[in-house]
Amino acid sequence: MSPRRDVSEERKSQILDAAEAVFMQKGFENARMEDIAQGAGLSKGTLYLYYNSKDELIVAILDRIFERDFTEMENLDVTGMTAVAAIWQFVAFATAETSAMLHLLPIAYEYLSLAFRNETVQAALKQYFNQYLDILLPLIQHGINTGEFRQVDAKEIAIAIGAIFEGTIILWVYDKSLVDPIQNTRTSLELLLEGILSKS
Amino acid sequence: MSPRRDVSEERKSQILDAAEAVFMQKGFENARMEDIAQGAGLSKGTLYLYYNSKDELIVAILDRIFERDFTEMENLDVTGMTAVAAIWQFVAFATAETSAMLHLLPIAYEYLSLAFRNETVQAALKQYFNQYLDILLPLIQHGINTGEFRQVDAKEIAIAIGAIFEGTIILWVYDKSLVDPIQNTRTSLELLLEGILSKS
Amino acid sequence: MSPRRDVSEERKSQILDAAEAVFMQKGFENARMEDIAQGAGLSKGTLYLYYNSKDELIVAILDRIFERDFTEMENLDVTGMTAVAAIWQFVAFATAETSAMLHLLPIAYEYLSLAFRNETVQAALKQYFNQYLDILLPLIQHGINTGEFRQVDAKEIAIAIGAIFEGTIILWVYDKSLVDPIQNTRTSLELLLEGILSKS
Amino acid sequence: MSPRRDVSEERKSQILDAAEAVFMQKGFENARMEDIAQGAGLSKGTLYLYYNSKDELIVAILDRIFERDFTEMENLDVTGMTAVAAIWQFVAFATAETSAMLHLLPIAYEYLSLAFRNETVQAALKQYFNQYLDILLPLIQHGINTGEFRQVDAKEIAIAIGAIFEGTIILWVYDKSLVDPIQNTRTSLELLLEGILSKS
DNA sequence: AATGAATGAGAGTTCATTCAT
DNA sequence: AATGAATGAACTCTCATTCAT
Repeated sequence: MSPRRDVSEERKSQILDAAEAVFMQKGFENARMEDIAQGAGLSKGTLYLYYNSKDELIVAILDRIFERDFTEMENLDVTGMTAVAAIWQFVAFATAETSAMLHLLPIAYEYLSLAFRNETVQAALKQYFNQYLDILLPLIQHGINTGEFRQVDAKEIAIAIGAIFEGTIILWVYDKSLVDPIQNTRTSLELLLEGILSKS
Repeated sequence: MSPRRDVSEERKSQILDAAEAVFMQKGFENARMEDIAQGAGLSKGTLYLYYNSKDELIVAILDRIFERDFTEMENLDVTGMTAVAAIWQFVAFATAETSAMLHLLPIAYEYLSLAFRNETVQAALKQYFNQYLDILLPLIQHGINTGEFRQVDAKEIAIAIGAIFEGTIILWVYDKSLVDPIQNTRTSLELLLEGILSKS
Repeated sequence: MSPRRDVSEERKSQILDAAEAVFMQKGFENARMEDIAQGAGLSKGTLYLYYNSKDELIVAILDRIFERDFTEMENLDVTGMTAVAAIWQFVAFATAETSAMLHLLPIAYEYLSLAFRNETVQAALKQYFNQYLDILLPLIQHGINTGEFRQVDAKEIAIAIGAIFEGTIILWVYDKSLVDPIQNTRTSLELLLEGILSKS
Repeated sequence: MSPRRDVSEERKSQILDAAEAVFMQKGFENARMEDIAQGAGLSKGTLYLYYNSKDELIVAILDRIFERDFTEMENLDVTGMTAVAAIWQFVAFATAETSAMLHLLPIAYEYLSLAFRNETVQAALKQYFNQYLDILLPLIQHGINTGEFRQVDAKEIAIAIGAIFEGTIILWVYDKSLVDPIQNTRTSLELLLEGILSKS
């Protein structure tokens, strides 16, 4: 009797994939468990073997999105670069990653909205942001220490950079014809970095 | 015989106020018409005398938010200022206004999410952004023309500024303890403007 | 001060006209008091000054339909005719009248359906039928007495004639392309009368 | 492991039975889905697993009524009879069947009313009538061909017979104390056939 | 006499969740 | 592990009726 392979993880990921797709198309509330089940090629009842409620599914999706981000971000190696180069390296990486996530935007904004009334979501977003800071802050601080940058507050710079990332995407949602998320993010960051560099 | 006073506008605003409050607390989908009616001190049936559906109510709220913005923005007078001063004037104004709107954020992000599947919302956001550009672009262009700013693309600057506004707020939602929307917006904009000024 | 003309009857008829039209188009249940009010050029509130409820309106319509029938039927003068001629005279009259009422059929069948659970309607239909018999029976009896007809039961003939009237219309509703209510009623009655005549 | 039995057909008929009963008692519009569910011993939600709307239920009832009629009518065997005997055979059959359906009259008249504004219903009635003609017409034509009947138009006779069937029932609804649907139908048909027979 | 704003009970319908198989 | 029939609470929307003006 061969040991039965544990299909649990496979099923869960099947379900999350389907849920993600349906959530994106219809939003959390209008997504029906039936749709998700169908998308996953499972029955409604089976869904509940893996996730106890729709809310749990919503949270699981959130977790998975941020888990993906984190893992990839941590592999960044910037040793031996100038601060500016390191930041651009980070930017390149974050840009690539954000591009890949662009299709999840409807979900992302719904989470932002949810954060105001759901502490789990709030905590997840907080952790995400801190992870971001943990990676970016040392790079900036390094630049300040070496005199590459003016005497600025590293956290303020990190926030400015983060704001440009997030804000440019919003403007793109406002008007997709006037904003190019990648191009405009790059330009804005260039101007910002210009303002930080030591004037030699 | 006094003619009956037209209560239509009064009722509508009563209803929108209540709807705004309930939407903020529960989100669009979880808001019940009953709650809104009660909040407005009216009966459910009366709601439908003024708005034909929940969707219509959602759109009406959106319209009212942006209408408020526009009217106030247009009263801005910057004649005779330097470009930097004018921009700061604009920033001060936009900051004040945004602060006043901060309580509407849960709604705002839900609209952003909705925009991906609702053309009415999409159009409203687009118009909003263009109104923003219409006000800010001339100020920037003026700075470029007078040599106050480097030879940059005015639209790119406007987008950078807009991104910092919107993005800083998102970061604040991510972690309210690490970000101060007003302060960080100001600092980021300072750095940005620093990068634009002509180096004399 | 001239005595104000009593507009009561005028209003009532205005309302019944409108109600009839709306009932025909939508059926009793789907007809909205609002529609009727609008059709009558009055306000919903005014409707209730003249009829206390929708049900009352439904009954009033029924009454008016049958009142019309009766008044006109009673003016029939058949003195000095043969029984067959008199019956044809009656048929001609009833046919004309039915033709004029054809547009009320949707209402009529709804009344038939209502009759099973509403005694007022039941009573009205009964009275209508008896009025019909009161007019037709003497004509038939006269034919029997004079030997023009075979020794048949007058009531049974009257019922047969009535059935042909009502039934032909139903068949016409079943298939308007196969049945011509006036023509087929006439033919059927001819065959029937043929079966009643004394064979000389 | 016994395969789950398909209860679909069972449920549907359960539901239609209950719906028929409720429709008869209250009419289509006043029948509440809740009542039907209860009558079927099911929950309201379960109803919607089998019928997507109240309208669908109304149409399904109509279909079932006529389906019953058709199946039974087609089994009629009249080979080797005289036309008159065959027609009486048909009449006996139709009478029996109509008697069994008498309790559905409130529904039937509501359908007649509905037919004026609903094409599905219209089509069903048309088909029903044509089925009736398909069965009766040959019997009559046979009688004409063999000289048993006068040279009449078979369709006109069929319509006369049908009218007597339908019309007698209406008169019975008008006044149940004066009309006996079975007896009066029979008598009227006798008179009619009398008028058709060849005079030898 | 006339209005029409307001009501609120009630209807159809949906869908997350359960559970016997 | 998997199913899908069944549930019923909850929701949006309708409309006959009322009543202050």
